[in-house]
Amino acid sequence: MIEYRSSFLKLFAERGYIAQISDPEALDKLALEGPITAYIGFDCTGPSLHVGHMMGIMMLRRLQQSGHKPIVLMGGGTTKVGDPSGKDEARQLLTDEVIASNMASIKQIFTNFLSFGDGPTDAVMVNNAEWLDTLHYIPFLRDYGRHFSVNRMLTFDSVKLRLDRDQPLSFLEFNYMILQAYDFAELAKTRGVRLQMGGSDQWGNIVNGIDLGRRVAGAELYGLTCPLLTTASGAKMGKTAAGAVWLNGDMLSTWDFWQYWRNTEDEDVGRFLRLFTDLPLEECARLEALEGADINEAKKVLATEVTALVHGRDAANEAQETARRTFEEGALAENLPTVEVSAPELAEQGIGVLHAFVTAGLVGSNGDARRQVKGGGLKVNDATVTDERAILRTGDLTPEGVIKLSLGKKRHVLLKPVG
RNA sequence: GGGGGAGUGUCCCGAGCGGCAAAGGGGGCGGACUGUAAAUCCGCUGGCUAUGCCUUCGUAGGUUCGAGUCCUACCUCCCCCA
Repeated sequence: MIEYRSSFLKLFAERGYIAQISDPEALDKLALEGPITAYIGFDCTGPSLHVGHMMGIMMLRRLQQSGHKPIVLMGGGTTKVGDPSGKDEARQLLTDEVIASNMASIKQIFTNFLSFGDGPTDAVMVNNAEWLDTLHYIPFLRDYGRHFSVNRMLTFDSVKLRLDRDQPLSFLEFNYMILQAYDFAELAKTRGVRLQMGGSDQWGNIVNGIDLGRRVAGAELYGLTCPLLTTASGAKMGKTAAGAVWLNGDMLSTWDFWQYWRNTEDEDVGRFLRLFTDLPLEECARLEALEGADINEAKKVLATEVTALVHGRDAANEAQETARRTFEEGALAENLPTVEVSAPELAEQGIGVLHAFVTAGLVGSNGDARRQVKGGGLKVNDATVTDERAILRTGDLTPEGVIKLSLGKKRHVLLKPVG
């Protein structure tokens, strides 16, 4: 391992963000000379970023922390094309409206991680639709297309994967890497960007950009990728029963987000603390070293620190306190996710248990609920449901005026009568 | 342009003599064991106003008491020949 001299690369190396660097010595030297402007691109394929994107976001944060300038590149243009990397099949084309609305909803997240502004190390957000939408095909082919060798493009993993598997790769998607390379060259020219970062699956795309930048702009550009994030048991990060672990609060509650991190596997705790929190390395090491049940303390710290970054310190503390009351005291915590039900309905005809669990969103259908009852997975006010025809009535309200529904040991929702 | 093959339970992969709500995996969920972990074991994994009804096997028709299974056309993809 190389001994880095710049605080930037030192920090990245210590915390585990480095998988590959295009020219480590030169980049290290450049970082010592003054603020580097670096960027990461984010596609707008969904209405929120999820845990899988946090590596990228954190890299930009660390970059800024070590005195450099981060650029968040929104892929308003490239999302229209679709990145074939790591996908078996072509993604369905998204309409301009969907992309625009996704982008609007994604943007807010970054303000929690980066400080934006006009200063030399302030973060900036740009949208590649600005220059991609207005490209003229023939001039583009002549100026940039000539720098790309199809022979070489065919050797890139994103392309090879499809070809090897006899999966179709449309010409549209084939262009993605060219556009991403063009982004880099464009940003180098107009904004003095020197470095593109990304996940290790982006290495090929980044290298293309470096080459292109040298040819069309004569710029010496660099690339840095982070390891692909998986859990110790090999699962991809960010998937749970309910779907992706979204960063937007309206897509996933603070409580559920906190719970996601609280349930981290033992082997991942240290790594995640270094990657996803601002805690000093010594503290990360101390927490990581805890053994047996004690490591649960480390998981709580991890959960609260990450939640604080994404949702704010207050919300994180609240989630931790709610968890403490729910799991450690077995008490009813008022800040669990709450679903409102009609008070008159509850008082008069009552609400069937199955329906109640569906309403609470804990199960997908009555049939699903029925199965869970059979497996002993549903609880009302901590009592296992045994009769699927049971009716919830006003009498089932706890002194706090709610009914606590649980799926398994970990997922809880409060029903609150209103009206 | 000619010839051959494929598309299965809306998470994925994948069996499927004309009686099929459809084998088996993986993943996921629940239970047991634990520490709200991992590993392991067990159960579940179309919908409903439910001893029945409805919707599912690329799309649309047809044959049949009955079709994922047979026929026709179409769509998409792969392979071989030109």
